[in-house]
Amino acid sequence: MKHILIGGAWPYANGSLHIGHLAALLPGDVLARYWRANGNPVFYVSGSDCHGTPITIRARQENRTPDEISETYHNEFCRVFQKLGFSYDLYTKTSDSYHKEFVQNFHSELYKGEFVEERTVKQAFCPSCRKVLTDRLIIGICPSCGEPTRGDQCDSCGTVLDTETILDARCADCHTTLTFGETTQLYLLISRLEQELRNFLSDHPYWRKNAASFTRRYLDEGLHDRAITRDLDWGIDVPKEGYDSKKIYIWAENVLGYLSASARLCEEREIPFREVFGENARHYYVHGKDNIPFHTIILPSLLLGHGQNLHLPDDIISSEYITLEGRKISTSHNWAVWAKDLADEYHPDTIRYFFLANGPEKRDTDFSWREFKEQNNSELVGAWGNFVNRTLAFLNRYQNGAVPSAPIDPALYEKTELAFQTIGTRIEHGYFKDALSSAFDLVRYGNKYYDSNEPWKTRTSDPNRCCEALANCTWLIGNLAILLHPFLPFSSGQILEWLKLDTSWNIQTPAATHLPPEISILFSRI
RNA sequence: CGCGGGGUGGAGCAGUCUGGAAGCUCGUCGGGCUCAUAACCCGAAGGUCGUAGGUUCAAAUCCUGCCCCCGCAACCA
Repeated sequence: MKHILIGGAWPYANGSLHIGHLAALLPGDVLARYWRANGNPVFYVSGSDCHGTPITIRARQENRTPDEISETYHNEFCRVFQKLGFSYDLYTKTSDSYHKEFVQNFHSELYKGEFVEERTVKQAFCPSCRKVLTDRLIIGICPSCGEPTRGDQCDSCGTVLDTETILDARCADCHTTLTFGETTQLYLLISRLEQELRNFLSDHPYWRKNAASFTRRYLDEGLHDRAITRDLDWGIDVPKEGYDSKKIYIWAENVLGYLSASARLCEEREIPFREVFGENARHYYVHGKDNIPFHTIILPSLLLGHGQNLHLPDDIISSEYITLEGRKISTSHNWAVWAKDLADEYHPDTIRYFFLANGPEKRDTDFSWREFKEQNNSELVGAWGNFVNRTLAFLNRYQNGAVPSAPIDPALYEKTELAFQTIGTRIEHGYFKDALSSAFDLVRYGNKYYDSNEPWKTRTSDPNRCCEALANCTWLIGNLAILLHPFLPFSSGQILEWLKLDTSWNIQTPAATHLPPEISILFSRI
């Protein structure tokens, strides 16, 4: 039985979650629930990303500490995830001491190998702001085309720039002319891993197109060695002499959260770490497309550089973006729908349904309130909720809530059996939209079955046939609840409870003999 | 020649990799049912798949040209 690691991207604790985060992260929860239902040991881990420059800047502006800022958002994230039913086995944070210690041990090992070296490089400094500037915070003149530009890549001609070569370098904030000093940092020699990374890419032909093509582009444009330490005072200490004033670069530690969180779970579960990060495991990473290089280049480089055959990523569930009413989401322009507002206002399954049925799997997808409401009302209320309600309410009203049992129609049985297979396969391979739509095909089939058997007529004319039809519908509802549980855990959980079924991924027969007298409606119109 | 994504009935999307009778949900129109949250079921109308060429027995799908839309400072999945 394979150990399944599902790594949800670590949201940056510098702002609230919005619908884009939800769309990118929800597939992770579907995977986790699905694999648990199959009996596999699941490690669904994530956490808040608490370090890095933006948080310190914000802290200074608001006269708070970075710790206060990140704690605030961390707590908000936890609430939202819980409300929406994210079933993390561990949701932690990078400022957690277990993570810090793990990262330092990992880095110590990493530094012993041949893929990290110390380099002294020029560093830009703004005498007015009294701070070190990264390339993006520099403006100047492009040496290649002579146009004004920022320091990382020329806005006009696209040339990738070096901090030292840019002409008339100034601070982007205050336009003061910069001075240059020297600094020593540790570099991860990614370029030395090119062949291994190329093999890694070609070993995974089933990745989503965006993951494969992004990664290939990075490889083809030439891999750049990257500094994994920074001159900062907020972050994880570098476990090396002479680096007292520096911290580990955020992207060289947050992705290690997948390991640190797994390690902690392993301690709790009393199993060796190797079970998760050795051969016999399958690793999913779930995030948005901007995170692709960090999961297909940086994380593998860290794992490879560390040695000891740590398990590399298998599946990259990299979402495209959500647009909002046709426009790009922008938190700074307040053009976003916040996850916490949605979660406060709507049924969690309504939210989950929308973003899973309309997930941006292959291209950007629009969120509009009109569609959001319409889908809730037609799919969840009209099709699925109604099928459940018309069946169970019928039983309660006319059969005293007795759950009927009868042989299952062979055609229906076969369809259901097939649904377990196809939906399972689709989830495993990251085709969540297809999976969900197969489930809803079966829901519609249920409504047709109900209609064509007309139990409201046979109730008096042919009670046996009536009972048989309702038994079939109830049976189907139970099995649909199992199939839908990874997607819609709240409503499915309710049904499973009523019918006394569990979540395990196979055809089951309701064990309940009687329904509870109060069958509540699963979804409301909005 | 900067890079990337997209253009499929009124709306939102799938299908394009691996050519082979245009599919799904919603909406519209007509009918049925009355168990059900004005929910459900059946039927119909509606598309020369951005455009012009090419390859092929066969193209939404492969090739070429062109047109249009959306991203690419920062926040940010």
